[in-house]
Amino acid sequence: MVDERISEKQRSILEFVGEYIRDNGYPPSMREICSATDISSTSVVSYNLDRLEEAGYIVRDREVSRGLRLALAGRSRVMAERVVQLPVLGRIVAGEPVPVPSSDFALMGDETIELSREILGDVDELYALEVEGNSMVDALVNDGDIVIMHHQSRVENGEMAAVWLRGEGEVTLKHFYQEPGGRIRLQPANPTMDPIYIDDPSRVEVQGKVVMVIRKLA
Amino acid sequence: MVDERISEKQRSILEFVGEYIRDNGYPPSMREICSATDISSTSVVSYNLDRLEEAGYIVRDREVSRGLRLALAGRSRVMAERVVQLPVLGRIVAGEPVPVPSSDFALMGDETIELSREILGDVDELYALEVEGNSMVDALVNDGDIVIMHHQSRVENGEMAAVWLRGEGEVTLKHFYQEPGGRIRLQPANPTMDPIYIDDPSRVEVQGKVVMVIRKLA
DNA sequence: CTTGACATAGAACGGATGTTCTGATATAAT
DNA sequence: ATTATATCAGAACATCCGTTCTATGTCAAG
Repeated sequence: MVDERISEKQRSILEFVGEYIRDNGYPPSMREICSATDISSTSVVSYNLDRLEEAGYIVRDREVSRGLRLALAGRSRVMAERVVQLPVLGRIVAGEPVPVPSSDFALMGDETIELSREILGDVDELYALEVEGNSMVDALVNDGDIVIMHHQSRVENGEMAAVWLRGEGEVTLKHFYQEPGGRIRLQPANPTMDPIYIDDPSRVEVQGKVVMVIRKLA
Repeated sequence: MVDERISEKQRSILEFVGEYIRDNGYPPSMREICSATDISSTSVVSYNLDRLEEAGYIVRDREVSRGLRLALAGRSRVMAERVVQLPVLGRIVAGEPVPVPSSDFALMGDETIELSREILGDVDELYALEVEGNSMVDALVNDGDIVIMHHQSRVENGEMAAVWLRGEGEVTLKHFYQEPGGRIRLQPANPTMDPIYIDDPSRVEVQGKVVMVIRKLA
Protein backbone atom coordinates (compact mmCIF):
# COMPACT_ATOMS: atom_id res chain seq x y z
CA MET A 1 0.00 0.00 0.00
CA VAL A 2 2.25 2.77 1.18
CA ASP A 3 5.97 2.39 1.51
CA GLU A 4 6.83 3.95 4.83
CA ARG A 5 10.55 3.79 4.25
CA ILE A 6 11.68 7.14 3.00
CA SER A 7 15.09 8.67 3.29
CA GLU A 8 16.02 11.47 5.66
CA LYS A 9 16.18 13.87 2.76
CA GLN A 10 12.76 12.85 1.55
CA ARG A 11 11.35 13.25 5.03
CA SER A 12 12.69 16.77 5.31
CA ILE A 13 11.29 17.60 1.89
CA LEU A 14 7.90 16.28 2.93
CA GLU A 15 7.95 18.28 6.12
CA PHE A 16 8.95 21.44 4.34
CA VAL A 17 6.21 21.00 1.78
CA GLY A 18 3.67 20.57 4.55
CA GLU A 19 4.86 23.64 6.43
CA TYR A 20 5.04 25.69 3.27
CA ILE A 21 1.51 24.83 2.24
CA ARG A 22 0.25 25.54 5.73
CA ASP A 23 1.99 28.91 5.79
CA ASN A 24 1.39 30.10 2.25
CA GLY A 25 -1.69 28.31 1.05
CA TYR A 26 0.05 27.01 -2.04
CA PRO A 27 2.85 24.51 -2.62
CA PRO A 28 6.52 25.45 -2.95
CA SER A 29 8.43 25.38 -6.21
CA MET A 30 11.27 22.95 -6.67
CA ARG A 31 13.84 25.69 -6.31
CA GLU A 32 12.28 26.78 -3.05
CA ILE A 33 12.55 23.20 -1.86
CA CYS A 34 16.16 23.28 -2.97
CA SER A 35 17.19 26.17 -0.80
CA ALA A 36 15.08 25.08 2.14
CA THR A 37 16.52 21.61 2.32
CA ASP A 38 20.08 22.40 1.22
CA ILE A 39 19.77 20.55 -2.04
CA SER A 40 21.80 22.02 -4.81
CA SER A 41 19.86 20.92 -7.85
CA THR A 42 16.26 20.89 -8.92
CA SER A 43 16.81 17.53 -10.52
CA VAL A 44 17.51 16.04 -7.12
CA VAL A 45 14.31 17.51 -5.81
CA SER A 46 12.44 16.14 -8.80
CA TYR A 47 13.99 12.75 -8.20
CA ASN A 48 12.99 12.67 -4.55
CA LEU A 49 9.54 13.98 -5.26
CA ASP A 50 9.10 11.03 -7.58
CA ARG A 51 10.14 8.73 -4.76
CA LEU A 52 7.69 10.44 -2.42
CA GLU A 53 4.95 10.02 -4.97
CA GLU A 54 5.78 6.33 -5.39
CA ALA A 55 5.62 6.00 -1.64
CA GLY A 56 2.17 7.54 -1.70
CA TYR A 57 2.91 10.64 0.32
CA ILE A 58 2.32 13.23 -2.34
CA VAL A 59 0.59 13.62 -5.68
CA ARG A 60 2.38 15.39 -8.49
CA ASP A 61 0.83 17.23 -11.37
CA ARG A 62 3.70 17.28 -13.77
CA GLU A 63 4.37 20.16 -16.09
CA VAL A 64 2.45 22.38 -13.74
CA SER A 65 4.29 24.88 -11.63
CA ARG A 66 3.91 24.12 -7.94
CA GLY A 67 1.80 21.18 -9.03
CA LEU A 68 2.09 19.00 -6.01
CA ARG A 69 -0.10 18.30 -3.03
CA LEU A 70 0.07 16.04 -0.03
CA ALA A 71 -1.71 12.74 -0.43
CA LEU A 72 -3.69 11.25 2.40
CA ALA A 73 -0.68 9.48 3.81
CA GLY A 74 1.42 12.61 3.58
CA ARG A 75 -1.22 14.76 5.19
CA SER A 76 -1.70 12.47 8.13
CA ARG A 77 2.05 12.29 8.55
CA VAL A 78 2.74 15.97 8.40
CA MET A 79 -0.31 17.63 9.76
CA ALA A 80 -3.30 16.44 11.70
CA GLU A 81 -6.15 17.40 9.45
CA ARG A 82 -9.49 18.31 10.92
CA VAL A 83 -11.35 16.64 8.11
CA VAL A 84 -10.71 13.25 6.58
CA GLN A 85 -11.54 12.28 3.05
CA LEU A 86 -12.81 8.74 2.76
CA PRO A 87 -13.20 7.01 -0.59
CA VAL A 88 -16.64 5.71 -1.44
CA LEU A 89 -15.61 2.42 -2.94
CA GLY A 90 -18.98 1.28 -4.12
CA ARG A 91 -22.26 -0.11 -3.01
CA ILE A 92 -23.09 -2.87 -0.63
CA VAL A 93 -25.84 -5.03 -2.04
CA ALA A 94 -27.33 -8.18 -0.63
CA GLY A 95 -26.00 -11.15 -2.53
CA GLU A 96 -22.64 -9.68 -3.37
CA PRO A 97 -19.44 -9.54 -1.38
CA VAL A 98 -18.26 -6.23 -0.08
CA PRO A 99 -15.77 -4.47 -2.34
CA VAL A 100 -12.29 -4.81 -0.95
CA PRO A 101 -10.15 -1.71 -0.89
CA SER A 102 -7.46 -1.87 -3.51
CA SER A 103 -3.82 -1.55 -2.64
CA ASP A 104 -3.73 2.19 -2.83
CA PHE A 105 -6.62 4.28 -1.69
CA ALA A 106 -5.65 7.52 -3.29
CA LEU A 107 -5.85 6.38 -6.89
CA MET A 108 -9.38 5.14 -6.49
CA GLY A 109 -10.40 8.67 -5.61
CA ASP A 110 -13.58 8.72 -7.58
CA GLU A 111 -16.15 9.75 -5.07
CA THR A 112 -15.21 10.72 -1.56
CA ILE A 113 -16.95 11.57 1.66
CA GLU A 114 -15.62 14.09 4.10
CA LEU A 115 -15.79 13.56 7.84
CA SER A 116 -14.28 15.43 10.70
CA ARG A 117 -11.56 13.68 12.60
CA GLU A 118 -13.21 14.51 15.87
CA ILE A 119 -16.20 12.34 15.15
CA LEU A 120 -14.22 9.61 13.46
CA GLY A 121 -11.33 9.21 15.84
CA ASP A 122 -7.83 8.41 14.76
CA VAL A 123 -8.60 5.30 12.81
CA ASP A 124 -6.99 4.95 9.47
CA GLU A 125 -7.61 2.86 6.39
CA LEU A 126 -11.30 3.43 6.34
CA TYR A 127 -13.61 3.48 3.37
CA ALA A 128 -17.25 4.12 2.76
CA LEU A 129 -19.97 2.10 1.07
CA GLU A 130 -23.38 3.16 -0.06
CA VAL A 131 -26.14 0.77 0.88
CA GLU A 132 -28.43 -0.34 -1.89
CA GLY A 133 -31.73 -2.03 -1.26
CA ASN A 134 -33.67 -2.74 1.89
CA SER A 135 -31.99 -5.97 2.87
CA MET A 136 -30.16 -4.44 5.81
CA VAL A 137 -33.15 -3.18 7.75
CA ASP A 138 -32.46 -5.67 10.51
CA ALA A 139 -29.22 -3.75 11.01
CA LEU A 140 -31.15 -0.48 11.11
CA VAL A 141 -29.59 0.40 7.79
CA ASN A 142 -31.67 1.56 4.90
CA ASP A 143 -31.41 2.16 1.19
CA GLY A 144 -29.14 5.12 0.51
CA ASP A 145 -27.36 5.03 3.83
CA ILE A 146 -23.61 5.26 3.96
CA VAL A 147 -21.62 2.85 6.09
CA ILE A 148 -18.05 3.59 7.08
CA MET A 149 -16.08 0.36 7.06
CA HIS A 150 -12.75 -0.77 8.35
CA HIS A 151 -11.43 -3.65 6.29
CA GLN A 152 -10.52 -6.56 8.53
CA SER A 153 -11.22 -10.29 8.54
CA ARG A 154 -11.59 -10.71 12.27
CA VAL A 155 -13.72 -8.76 14.71
CA GLU A 156 -14.15 -8.80 18.45
CA ASN A 157 -17.26 -10.23 20.03
CA GLY A 158 -20.19 -7.88 19.81
CA GLU A 159 -18.84 -5.70 17.07
CA MET A 160 -20.94 -4.95 14.03
CA ALA A 161 -19.46 -6.58 10.97
CA ALA A 162 -20.20 -7.14 7.34
CA VAL A 163 -20.39 -10.92 7.13
CA TRP A 164 -20.56 -13.05 4.01
CA LEU A 165 -22.78 -16.09 4.44
CA ARG A 166 -21.49 -18.67 1.98
CA GLY A 167 -24.62 -20.78 2.12
CA GLU A 168 -26.98 -17.90 1.58
CA GLY A 169 -24.76 -16.14 -0.89
CA GLU A 170 -25.46 -12.92 0.93
CA VAL A 171 -23.79 -10.14 2.85
CA THR A 172 -25.43 -8.74 5.94
CA LEU A 173 -24.51 -6.38 8.70
CA LYS A 174 -24.77 -8.05 12.08
CA HIS A 175 -23.29 -8.03 15.53
CA PHE A 176 -20.79 -10.85 15.60
CA TYR A 177 -20.55 -13.23 18.56
CA GLN A 178 -18.22 -16.21 18.78
CA GLU A 179 -20.00 -18.39 21.28
CA PRO A 180 -18.49 -21.22 23.37
CA GLY A 181 -18.49 -24.42 21.41
CA GLY A 182 -17.54 -22.78 18.13
CA ARG A 183 -21.01 -21.65 17.33
CA ILE A 184 -21.40 -18.20 15.85
CA ARG A 185 -24.28 -15.91 16.70
CA LEU A 186 -25.23 -13.10 14.37
CA GLN A 187 -27.34 -10.60 16.25
CA PRO A 188 -29.36 -8.01 14.35
CA ALA A 189 -28.99 -4.47 15.56
CA ASN A 190 -32.74 -4.16 15.65
CA PRO A 191 -33.52 -5.46 19.15
CA THR A 192 -36.91 -6.71 18.09
CA MET A 193 -35.42 -9.26 15.73
CA ASP A 194 -34.06 -12.67 16.52
CA PRO A 195 -30.44 -13.72 16.10
CA ILE A 196 -29.08 -16.19 13.58
CA TYR A 197 -27.06 -19.12 14.80
CA ILE A 198 -24.43 -20.81 12.66
CA ASP A 199 -22.75 -23.99 13.80
CA ASP A 200 -20.13 -24.22 11.06
CA PRO A 201 -17.75 -21.27 11.40
CA SER A 202 -16.38 -21.80 7.90
CA ARG A 203 -19.72 -20.71 6.51
CA VAL A 204 -19.27 -17.15 7.68
CA GLU A 205 -16.58 -14.79 6.47
CA VAL A 206 -16.06 -11.41 8.07
CA GLN A 207 -15.38 -8.81 5.41
CA GLY A 208 -15.03 -5.74 7.54
CA LYS A 209 -16.08 -3.92 10.62
CA VAL A 210 -18.76 -1.26 10.57
CA VAL A 211 -17.45 1.87 12.22
CA MET A 212 -20.26 4.26 11.51
CA VAL A 213 -23.59 4.55 9.77
CA ILE A 214 -24.72 7.81 8.22
CA ARG A 215 -28.14 8.56 6.86
CA LYS A 216 -28.69 11.78 4.99
CA LEU A 217 -32.25 12.91 4.70
CA ALA A 218 -31.91 16.52 3.66
CA MET B 1 -13.03 45.90 7.13
CA VAL B 2 -13.96 44.18 3.93
CA ASP B 3 -15.61 45.71 0.92
CA GLU B 4 -18.34 43.28 -0.01
CA ARG B 5 -19.17 44.94 -3.29
CA ILE B 6 -17.47 42.97 -6.01
CA SER B 7 -18.46 42.63 -9.62
CA GLU B 8 -20.03 39.57 -11.17
CA LYS B 9 -16.79 38.74 -12.90
CA GLN B 10 -14.85 39.03 -9.70
CA ARG B 11 -17.33 36.79 -7.95
CA SER B 12 -16.97 34.09 -10.59
CA ILE B 13 -13.19 34.34 -10.37
CA LEU B 14 -13.37 33.96 -6.62
CA GLU B 15 -15.61 30.93 -6.90
CA PHE B 16 -13.41 29.28 -9.48
CA VAL B 17 -10.31 29.84 -7.37
CA GLY B 18 -12.04 28.25 -4.41
CA GLU B 19 -13.15 25.22 -6.39
CA TYR B 20 -9.78 24.83 -8.04
CA ILE B 21 -7.93 24.89 -4.76
CA ARG B 22 -10.36 22.41 -3.26
CA ASP B 23 -9.98 20.06 -6.22
CA ASN B 24 -6.25 20.34 -6.88
CA GLY B 25 -4.69 21.41 -3.64
CA TYR B 26 -2.95 24.37 -5.24
CA PRO B 27 -4.17 27.61 -6.76
CA PRO B 28 -4.87 28.10 -10.48
CA SER B 29 -2.66 30.12 -12.79
CA MET B 30 -3.97 33.31 -14.30
CA ARG B 31 -4.36 31.68 -17.69
CA GLU B 32 -6.39 28.88 -16.14
CA ILE B 33 -8.62 31.51 -14.59
CA CYS B 34 -8.86 33.09 -18.04
CA SER B 35 -10.27 30.05 -19.75
CA ALA B 36 -12.48 29.10 -16.85
CA THR B 37 -14.19 32.45 -16.62
CA ASP B 38 -14.20 33.40 -20.31
CA ILE B 39 -11.76 36.21 -19.86
CA SER B 40 -9.56 36.80 -22.83
CA SER B 41 -6.54 38.39 -21.24
CA THR B 42 -4.34 37.68 -18.29
CA SER B 43 -4.14 41.37 -17.63
CA VAL B 44 -7.83 41.43 -16.89
CA VAL B 45 -7.41 38.60 -14.46
CA SER B 46 -4.55 40.40 -12.82
CA TYR B 47 -6.63 43.53 -12.60
CA ASN B 48 -9.55 41.78 -10.99
CA LEU B 49 -7.32 39.84 -8.63
CA ASP B 50 -6.03 43.18 -7.44
CA ARG B 51 -9.60 44.30 -6.84
CA LEU B 52 -10.31 41.08 -4.95
CA GLU B 53 -7.24 41.62 -2.83
CA GLU B 54 -8.28 45.18 -2.07
CA ALA B 55 -11.67 43.84 -1.07
CA GLY B 56 -9.97 41.44 1.32
CA TYR B 57 -11.05 38.22 -0.30
CA ILE B 58 -7.68 36.93 -1.38
CA VAL B 59 -4.03 37.42 -0.68
CA ARG B 60 -1.61 37.69 -3.58
CA ASP B 61 2.05 36.83 -3.56
CA ARG B 62 3.18 38.72 -6.60
CA GLU B 63 5.86 37.45 -8.91
CA VAL B 64 5.14 33.95 -7.70
CA SER B 65 3.38 31.51 -9.97
CA ARG B 66 0.04 30.49 -8.57
CA GLY B 67 0.84 32.79 -5.67
CA LEU B 68 -2.61 33.48 -4.38
CA ARG B 69 -4.70 32.13 -1.58
CA LEU B 70 -8.12 32.81 -0.18
CA ALA B 71 -8.20 35.18 2.77
CA LEU B 72 -10.54 34.48 5.63
CA ALA B 73 -13.31 36.51 4.04
CA GLY B 74 -12.85 34.66 0.77
CA ARG B 75 -12.82 31.30 2.45
CA SER B 76 -16.01 31.92 4.35
CA ARG B 77 -17.63 33.25 1.19
CA VAL B 78 -16.62 30.46 -1.13
CA MET B 79 -16.29 27.34 0.89
CA ALA B 80 -17.39 28.56 4.30
CA GLU B 81 -15.62 26.56 6.92
CA ARG B 82 -14.90 22.95 6.30
CA VAL B 83 -16.14 21.80 9.66
CA VAL B 84 -19.23 22.84 11.53
CA GLN B 85 -19.75 22.55 15.24
CA LEU B 86 -23.26 21.48 16.20
CA PRO B 87 -24.52 21.62 19.76
CA VAL B 88 -25.82 18.41 21.27
CA LEU B 89 -28.84 19.83 23.02
CA GLY B 90 -29.92 16.72 24.82
CA ARG B 91 -31.54 13.38 24.47
CA ILE B 92 -34.61 12.38 22.60
CA VAL B 93 -36.64 9.97 24.66
CA ALA B 94 -39.99 8.47 23.92
CA GLY B 95 -42.60 10.20 26.04
CA GLU B 96 -40.95 13.57 26.17
CA PRO B 97 -41.01 16.46 23.71
CA VAL B 98 -37.87 17.27 21.80
CA PRO B 99 -35.74 19.94 23.41
CA VAL B 100 -36.23 23.22 21.61
CA PRO B 101 -33.13 25.17 20.71
CA SER B 102 -32.83 28.34 22.71
CA SER B 103 -32.43 31.64 20.97
CA ASP B 104 -28.69 31.42 20.89
CA PHE B 105 -27.10 28.14 20.10
CA ALA B 106 -23.61 28.96 21.11
CA LEU B 107 -24.21 29.52 24.77
CA MET B 108 -25.79 26.12 25.24
CA GLY B 109 -22.59 24.67 23.94
CA ASP B 110 -21.98 22.02 26.49
CA GLU B 111 -21.35 19.10 24.26
CA THR B 112 -20.83 19.54 20.53
CA ILE B 113 -20.45 17.35 17.51
CA GLU B 114 -18.22 18.24 14.59
CA LEU B 115 -19.28 17.58 11.01
CA SER B 116 -17.78 18.56 7.71
CA ARG B 117 -19.72 21.06 5.67
CA GLU B 118 -19.38 18.92 2.59
CA ILE B 119 -21.54 16.18 4.02
CA LEU B 120 -23.94 18.51 5.77
CA GLY B 121 -24.62 20.99 3.02
CA ASP B 122 -25.25 24.65 3.61
CA VAL B 123 -28.02 24.35 6.13
CA ASP B 124 -27.81 26.45 9.21
CA GLU B 125 -29.42 26.42 12.62
CA LEU B 126 -28.95 22.74 13.17
CA TYR B 127 -28.57 20.88 16.41
CA ALA B 128 -27.97 17.33 17.47
CA LEU B 129 -29.81 14.98 19.78
CA GLU B 130 -28.72 11.72 21.22
CA VAL B 131 -31.32 8.99 21.04
CA GLU B 132 -32.12 7.15 24.24
CA GLY B 133 -33.98 3.90 24.30
CA ASN B 134 -35.23 1.62 21.60
CA SER B 135 -38.49 3.33 20.81
CA MET B 136 -37.30 4.65 17.46
CA VAL B 137 -36.43 1.37 15.82
CA ASP B 138 -39.24 1.82 13.36
CA ALA B 139 -37.31 4.85 12.13
CA LEU B 140 -34.16 2.75 11.86
CA VAL B 141 -32.77 4.67 14.80
CA ASN B 142 -31.31 2.94 17.78
CA ASP B 143 -30.17 3.65 21.29
CA GLY B 144 -27.07 5.81 21.24
CA ASP B 145 -27.56 7.14 17.75
CA ILE B 146 -27.23 10.82 17.04
CA VAL B 147 -29.84 12.65 14.99
CA ILE B 148 -29.13 15.99 13.40
CA MET B 149 -32.24 18.12 13.56
CA HIS B 150 -33.41 21.31 11.98
CA HIS B 151 -35.93 23.06 14.20
CA GLN B 152 -39.08 23.83 12.27
CA SER B 153 -42.79 23.38 12.87
CA ARG B 154 -43.77 22.51 9.33
CA VAL B 155 -42.26 19.99 6.97
CA GLU B 156 -42.83 19.05 3.37
CA ASN B 157 -44.60 15.85 2.47
CA GLY B 158 -42.34 12.86 2.78
CA GLU B 159 -39.74 14.44 4.98
CA MET B 160 -38.63 12.71 8.13
CA ALA B 161 -39.77 14.66 11.15
CA ALA B 162 -39.86 14.44 14.89
CA VAL B 163 -43.57 14.50 15.65
CA TRP B 164 -45.21 14.85 19.02
CA LEU B 165 -48.37 12.79 19.37
CA ARG B 166 -50.51 14.53 21.96
CA GLY B 167 -52.75 11.60 22.59
CA GLU B 168 -49.96 9.11 23.02
CA GLY B 169 -47.73 11.52 24.92
CA GLU B 170 -44.88 10.41 22.75
CA VAL B 171 -42.33 11.64 20.24
CA THR B 172 -41.44 9.55 17.23
CA LEU B 173 -39.44 9.96 14.06
CA LYS B 174 -41.58 9.35 11.02
CA HIS B 175 -41.99 10.36 7.42
CA PHE B 176 -44.70 12.98 7.40
CA TYR B 177 -47.46 12.96 4.78
CA GLN B 178 -50.35 15.40 4.66
CA GLU B 179 -52.97 13.43 2.75
CA PRO B 180 -55.97 14.80 0.91
CA GLY B 181 -58.86 15.26 3.29
CA GLY B 182 -56.74 16.54 6.11
CA ARG B 183 -55.65 13.14 7.25
CA ILE B 184 -52.03 12.75 8.27
CA ARG B 185 -50.00 9.65 7.53
CA LEU B 186 -46.92 8.86 9.56
CA GLN B 187 -44.79 6.38 7.66
CA PRO B 188 -42.01 4.50 9.45
CA ALA B 189 -38.68 4.51 7.72
CA ASN B 190 -38.49 0.79 8.08
CA PRO B 191 -40.28 -0.39 4.93
CA THR B 192 -41.52 -3.55 6.61
CA MET B 193 -43.64 -1.63 9.07
CA ASP B 194 -47.11 -0.19 8.63
CA PRO B 195 -47.95 3.51 8.67
CA ILE B 196 -49.97 5.32 11.31
CA TYR B 197 -53.00 7.35 10.24
CA ILE B 198 -54.24 10.31 12.21
CA ASP B 199 -57.51 11.98 11.30
CA ASP B 200 -57.27 14.97 13.63
CA PRO B 201 -54.31 17.14 12.53
CA SER B 202 -54.29 19.00 15.86
CA ARG B 203 -53.13 15.83 17.55
CA VAL B 204 -49.73 15.90 15.85
CA GLU B 205 -47.15 18.59 16.31
CA VAL B 206 -44.03 18.71 14.19
CA GLN B 207 -41.06 19.57 16.37
CA GLY B 208 -38.29 19.44 13.80
CA LYS B 209 -36.97 17.89 10.68
CA VAL B 210 -34.43 15.10 10.73
CA VAL B 211 -31.51 16.00 8.50
CA MET B 212 -29.14 13.18 9.30
CA VAL B 213 -28.72 10.12 11.44
CA ILE B 214 -25.31 9.04 12.68
CA ARG B 215 -24.50 5.80 14.41
CA LYS B 216 -21.06 5.35 15.87
CA LEU B 217 -20.03 1.78 16.49
CA ALA B 218 -16.28 2.03 16.93
C1' DC C 1 38.01 -4.79 -9.27
C1' DT C 2 33.83 -4.53 -11.82
C1' DT C 3 29.09 -3.98 -12.18
C1' DG C 4 24.76 -2.06 -11.42
C1' DA C 5 21.34 0.34 -8.74
C1' DC C 6 20.69 4.48 -6.33
C1' DA C 7 21.52 9.25 -5.31
C1' DT C 8 23.47 13.76 -6.46
C1' DA C 9 25.32 18.07 -9.22
C1' DG C 10 25.13 21.15 -12.74
C1' DA C 11 23.63 23.14 -16.79
C1' DA C 12 20.68 23.90 -20.63
C1' DC C 13 16.05 23.99 -22.77
C1' DG C 14 11.37 24.97 -23.62
C1' DG C 15 7.17 26.01 -21.89
C1' DA C 16 4.42 28.25 -18.36
C1' DT C 17 3.54 32.38 -15.74
C1' DG C 18 2.99 37.08 -13.87
C1' DT C 19 3.87 41.79 -15.32
C1' DT C 20 3.54 45.72 -18.05
C1' DC C 21 2.41 48.74 -21.75
C1' DT C 22 -0.71 50.46 -25.25
C1' DG C 23 -5.13 51.06 -26.77
C1' DA C 24 -10.13 50.52 -26.62
C1' DT C 25 -14.85 50.60 -24.50
C1' DA C 26 -18.36 51.99 -21.26
C1' DT C 27 -20.46 54.83 -17.89
C1' DA C 28 -21.25 58.74 -15.15
C1' DA C 29 -20.26 63.38 -13.73
C1' DT C 30 -19.15 68.09 -15.20
C1' DA D 1 -18.70 67.36 -25.65
C1' DT D 2 -15.24 66.55 -22.21
C1' DT D 3 -13.13 64.46 -18.47
C1' DA D 4 -12.37 60.92 -15.17
C1' DT D 5 -12.79 56.39 -13.60
C1' DA D 6 -13.31 51.62 -14.10
C1' DT D 7 -12.83 47.68 -16.99
C1' DC D 8 -11.23 44.98 -20.81
C1' DA D 9 -8.22 43.15 -24.93
C1' DG D 10 -3.97 41.99 -26.89
C1' DA D 11 0.73 41.48 -27.25
C1' DA D 12 5.51 41.68 -25.73
C1' DC D 13 8.75 40.48 -22.20
C1' DA D 14 11.52 38.91 -18.51
C1' DT D 15 11.39 35.55 -15.34
C1' DC D 16 9.99 31.39 -13.06
C1' DC D 17 9.61 26.56 -13.29
C1' DG D 18 9.68 21.61 -14.34
C1' DT D 19 12.18 18.56 -17.38
C1' DT D 20 16.01 16.35 -19.25
C1' DC D 21 20.65 15.09 -20.22
C1' DT D 22 25.28 14.26 -18.79
C1' DA D 23 28.70 13.55 -15.38
C1' DT D 24 29.93 12.25 -10.70
C1' DG D 25 29.78 9.82 -6.36
C1' DT D 26 28.32 5.94 -3.17
C1' DC D 27 27.77 1.45 -1.81
C1' DA D 28 26.72 -3.28 -1.78
C1' DA D 29 26.79 -7.65 -4.71
C1' DG D 30 29.34 -10.68 -7.61
